[in-house]
Amino acid sequence: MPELPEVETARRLTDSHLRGRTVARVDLRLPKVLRDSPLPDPSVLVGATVEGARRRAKVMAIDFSNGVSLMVHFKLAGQWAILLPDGQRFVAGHPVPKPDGEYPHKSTHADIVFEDGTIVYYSDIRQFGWWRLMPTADVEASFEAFGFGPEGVGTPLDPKPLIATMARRGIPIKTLLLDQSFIAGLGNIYVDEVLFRARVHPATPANAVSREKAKNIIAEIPWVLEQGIAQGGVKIVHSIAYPIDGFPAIHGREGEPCVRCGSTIVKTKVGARGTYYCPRCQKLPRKRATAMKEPVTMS
DNA sequence: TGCGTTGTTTCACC
DNA sequence: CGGTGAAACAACGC
Repeated sequence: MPELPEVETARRLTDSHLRGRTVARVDLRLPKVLRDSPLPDPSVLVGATVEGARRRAKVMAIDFSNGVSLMVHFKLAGQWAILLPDGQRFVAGHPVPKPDGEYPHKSTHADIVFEDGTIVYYSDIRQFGWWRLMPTADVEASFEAFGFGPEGVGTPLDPKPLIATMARRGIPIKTLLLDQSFIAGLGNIYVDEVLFRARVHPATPANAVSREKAKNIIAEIPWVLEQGIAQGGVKIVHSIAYPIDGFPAIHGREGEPCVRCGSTIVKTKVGARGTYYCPRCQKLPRKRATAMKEPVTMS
C-alpha cells in the first residue's frame, strides 16, 4: 500500500521526531529485511545520530552522522511507527498492525532504539519490504540506479516529455502511470484517483488519450499526491477505502456511488491490477464500436 | 484452500 | 534492442 504519500509521511515523521537522536541499538528479528545490503551489519548504526531523511519515488533514505545511510522500501505493507518516551506515537504506511495497538506486533521485524528511549518499530505483514545500509556517499548513485522518472510532486512537472511518451505507447494509460520510470510515486491507489479526476478510463491506450486529457492527467498527479500527503496517507484495509473528506474518491469504493454523478463504481482489472472507475465519468474513447470489457491486444 | 493482494523484476516473443 | 504482456515473486489473511 505505501505509495509516495505514505513514504513521504514516514520521511517527515523521521525528520521531525528522530533528527538529533542517537541510536542505542538495532534489533533485527527478521534478518532477511536487510538483504542485498552493501553494509550487512545493522550495528553499524549504534552510536550514530540521525541527521535527516530524504525520499526519491517510494524509497526513503535516512542519513546518520557516521556517514552511513539506511535506505527503506516499504513495498506492499511496510509500516513505520515512532514511539516517543512521553508516549506519543506517529505512524506511517500500512494500517496493519493497528497504529494505536501494541508494539512490537508479531509482524514487527525490526526496532531502532534510541538513547533517549525513542523507538522506531518497523512492521511488514507481507515481508516484501527491505532495508539497505550503505555509505551516505552512495545514496545518490543508488537512487539513480533505479531509473526513476520525474517526481510526481514537489518539483514542477514538465508535461512535454510525458505527453510525448504517452503518444507513442499503446499500453493502458494506467499501466504507463504505474511505471516508475515514466513518473515516480504513483501506485495502484493514487493512479485510480488521478484517472478518475481526469475523467479517463484506466484501460484507454496511452496513445488514444487526447492531448487535452493528457494535460489534465499530468495536472492531477501533483494534486492527488499532495492530497495524500496532507492526509498522512490514505486508509485502505482489505481493499475497502475509508475516505476522509471524500478522498480517496474512487479506489476501494466498488458498488458505492460516484461522488460526481452518482453512478455505481465498478471494479475491474487493468494490467492484472484491481482497478476502480466510474463507468459514466470515465469512458473509453470510441474509435470504433469496439469491445469494452478487457484490454485489447493491438497488433 | 486457493485466491487476492502490489511493486518490481524477469521472461518470452515479436 | 525496445516495446509488450504475461508471469513470477515475496508471504500472508481470509
